[in-house]
Amino acid sequence: MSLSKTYRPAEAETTWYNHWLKHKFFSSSPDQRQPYTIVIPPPNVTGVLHMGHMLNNTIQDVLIRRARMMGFNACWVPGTDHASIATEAKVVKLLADQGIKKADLSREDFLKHAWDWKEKYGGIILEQLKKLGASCDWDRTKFTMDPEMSDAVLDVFIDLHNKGHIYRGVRMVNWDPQGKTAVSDEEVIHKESNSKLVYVKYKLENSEDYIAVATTRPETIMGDTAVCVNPKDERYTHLKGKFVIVPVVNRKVPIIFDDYVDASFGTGALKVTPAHDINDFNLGQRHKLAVIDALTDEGKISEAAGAYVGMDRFECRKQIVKDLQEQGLVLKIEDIKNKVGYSERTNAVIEPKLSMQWFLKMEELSRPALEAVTGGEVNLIPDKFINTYKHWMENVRDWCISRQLWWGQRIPAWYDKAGNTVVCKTQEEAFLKLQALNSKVSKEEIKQDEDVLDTWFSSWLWPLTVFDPHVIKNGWDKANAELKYYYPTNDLVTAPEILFFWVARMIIAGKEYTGERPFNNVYLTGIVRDKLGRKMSKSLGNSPDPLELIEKYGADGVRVGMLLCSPAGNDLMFDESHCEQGRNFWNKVWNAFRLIKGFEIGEVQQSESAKSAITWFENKFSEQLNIINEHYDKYRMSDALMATYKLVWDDFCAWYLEAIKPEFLDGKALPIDKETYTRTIAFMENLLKVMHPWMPFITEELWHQVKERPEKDCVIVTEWPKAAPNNAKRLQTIETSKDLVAALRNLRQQKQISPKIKLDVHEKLVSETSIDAAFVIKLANLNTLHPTKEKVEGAINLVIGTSEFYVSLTAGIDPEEEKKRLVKDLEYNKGFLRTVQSKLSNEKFVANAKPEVLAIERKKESDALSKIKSLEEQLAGL
RNA sequence: GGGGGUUUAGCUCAGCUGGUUCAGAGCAUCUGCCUUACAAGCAGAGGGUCGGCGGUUCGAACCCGUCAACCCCCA
Repeated sequence: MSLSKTYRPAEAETTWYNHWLKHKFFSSSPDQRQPYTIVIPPPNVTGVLHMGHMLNNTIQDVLIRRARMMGFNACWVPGTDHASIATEAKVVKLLADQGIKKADLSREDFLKHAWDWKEKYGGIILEQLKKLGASCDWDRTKFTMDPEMSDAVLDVFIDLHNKGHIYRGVRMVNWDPQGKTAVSDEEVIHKESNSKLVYVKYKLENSEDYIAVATTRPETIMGDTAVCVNPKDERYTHLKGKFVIVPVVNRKVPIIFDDYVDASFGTGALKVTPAHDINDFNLGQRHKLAVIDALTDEGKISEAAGAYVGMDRFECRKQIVKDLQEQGLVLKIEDIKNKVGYSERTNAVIEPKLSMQWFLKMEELSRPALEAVTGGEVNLIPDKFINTYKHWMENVRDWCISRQLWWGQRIPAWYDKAGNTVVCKTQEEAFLKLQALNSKVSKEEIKQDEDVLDTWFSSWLWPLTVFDPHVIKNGWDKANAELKYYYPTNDLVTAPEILFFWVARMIIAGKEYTGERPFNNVYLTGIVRDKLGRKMSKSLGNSPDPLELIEKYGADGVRVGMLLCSPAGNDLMFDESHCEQGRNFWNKVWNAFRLIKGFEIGEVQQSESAKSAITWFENKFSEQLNIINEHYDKYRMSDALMATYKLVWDDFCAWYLEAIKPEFLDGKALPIDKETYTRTIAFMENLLKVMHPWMPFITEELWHQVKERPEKDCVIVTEWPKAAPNNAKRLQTIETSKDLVAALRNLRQQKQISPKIKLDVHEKLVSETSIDAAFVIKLANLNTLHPTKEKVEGAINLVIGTSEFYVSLTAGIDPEEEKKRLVKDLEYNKGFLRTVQSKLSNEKFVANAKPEVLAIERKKESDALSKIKSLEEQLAGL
């Protein structure tokens, strides 16, 4: 079997991914094993893979692969989200490029285009996930608008409506004039902006006196129905019961008094425009003011405004100030900074707008979901998010669930001309229901609500409906076997920014429809940022293309690179150099394997150093495996990876392989004994297993290179290694030996002694040896390592821990240099002794410290004393 | 304005119950090596007032207070 000099990721990735698919290693169906389930956060169907997905899905894949190896029935359910706003925007743009306007299309025609688009491009992101190595059960792929999934969404709407949780009402919503839809509070991004604060004179009725009003939104003046001041503001108390004239439209409106107004802002007088500001709307409700909607859905001045009709809102803002200035009604204009809301999707300035929307009452529904998290039924990782979650859930507001779009689940509400509303799935049902309310209703006049439901109103059912779309209708008791088996799922991996949008709502839906939590643990990843701490985004152009990275560093390299620097719940400062490190890691593994494969097995005696290394490494492996398992259990992904990395690179490659490597004789490597070879292969196999979740491809490749195996014998489905109890003393002996080796290497460096020259070393033996001689001889390239009771004359003294060693050098020793070294060491130890002794002479310390701590301090003292004694003896002997 | 978080080496982060020679890891840097698996490597070294100040304690990176900077969420 020939092994190429370098690993070629692209080839291996294709080969093994197809191999895994062929043998259906990713697929899962209920059986007697315990399930381990993850549902993917469904990426937008319009999406292309970005760094956030990479991070997210790599973590999920690591978790699922390890669970699979640990013997769980691992099931990772993939799918996509219909993302109504994003997708509709995309389709509208695509049609516009073809010269087709959405307004010219019927709803049906538009949806046909949208579905065509989805069929054509909707699977791209899932294909990209395969490149990353994601081991999803692709046969289970779902889409939030699959007919059955959509049906469940309507079932929920109807059910919650019947239960009285859903109502329709006029509310102030965030209106996106470009998308022509209401967007949720969460989809509004507030950005600091430079604005102008315009001071406008509002004349008192029948008077030349005026009251000055400061506004950043002069274009809404036509919608003013009052001016409001603080009742405690003495500047205005004399105006009680008076009226002012609104400029431009010359409307007479009352001066009202309300605590809401901040007397210190602007002039202390506020123009009240109930249709265009949420606070003004609340004021209007309290003071029973008229509502004049001065803007159209497109963000233009409306007929109702009575002036500037049809003008764009921003143009009007400029124009009206100019006109008011000409009329002498502008006192001054200030530059100020304020927060302006922008639509997350279209980036248009959000307009607060009154409109008829559907709402879900949240207070009652969210209570069990709050308790699920505060009570520890659902764990948030890291748990610092519990506070954030709690704060949000305790102040939850009703959820506006209607959207003025076509792409999505159309609201199953039906209206007749008489103004009756019924909620049900079909027109036939609606007809029957409406007939009961209005005997004269005709089938033709019945109209379905034009709006669709918020996307989150479908994705909050995701963990339920991917297994059983009928559970809403049938009830939890009659849920199918799949849902009963896989639900609640184990881990959810997602971004903290959608903790409320999605995670909280899934818990709400889960609690409402099953009485159970949807998942046990929620692992919250950070946001992927660039080196400068900026969020990676398309518009900044600072995001690398994940597929290019995979091409450059291999999927394994990118996976390792992502996770090396990803603290749970904290943002991740991504830098390509991490992928380089990932690539270097697989390269190291490849070369280690090349070394092993290159060994020639012969009928030779097992070397002493190999014997030592083997017993040591089996202990080391167990010790580290325990640590790795612990990191996994606590979801410390980077730590688990780093422990694996060091086990492979440092312990296995740098120490173990160097210890067993046969010597060279006359430029030819000597053969290795069979026992050592077999044990080494076994170690390699165990390492491949623990590396597999991080680097699935190269480990599978090597798994099959290690020995001939049947096709189905793959590392992906092999058993996770079991830790044996480890021998702490054995580990300590090698640790001390490594320290001695390092000290000898350091000495070579200082004295310019080539690593090829063999040294002679003596260990000053008091009782038991503290090192493994064979191991040290091999790794430090010694001639001999003998015990001695006497001081060795003319040798350099090394102190490792509490043991002493003499290194005989053929080259002379410079006494001055030696003296310097010893004095430095002595000084350090004396200083150390002082701090220990000052502690021990402190009565309060001795009285209060725990006995173990005290014992440690006493040991430190005696060790330091003996070290100082030995150093002083050496100095005297020079 | 309200809530939450972060601040430890040049960079990215650990530090779990306050106590081990506890100030750590990886990367980067510097020095020496193309030593027959690997220069994508090997060997060695340097590098920090644990954001500032104050307090609690025999003892503080860790607990408390306060100030500062940055980030996130919600108004």
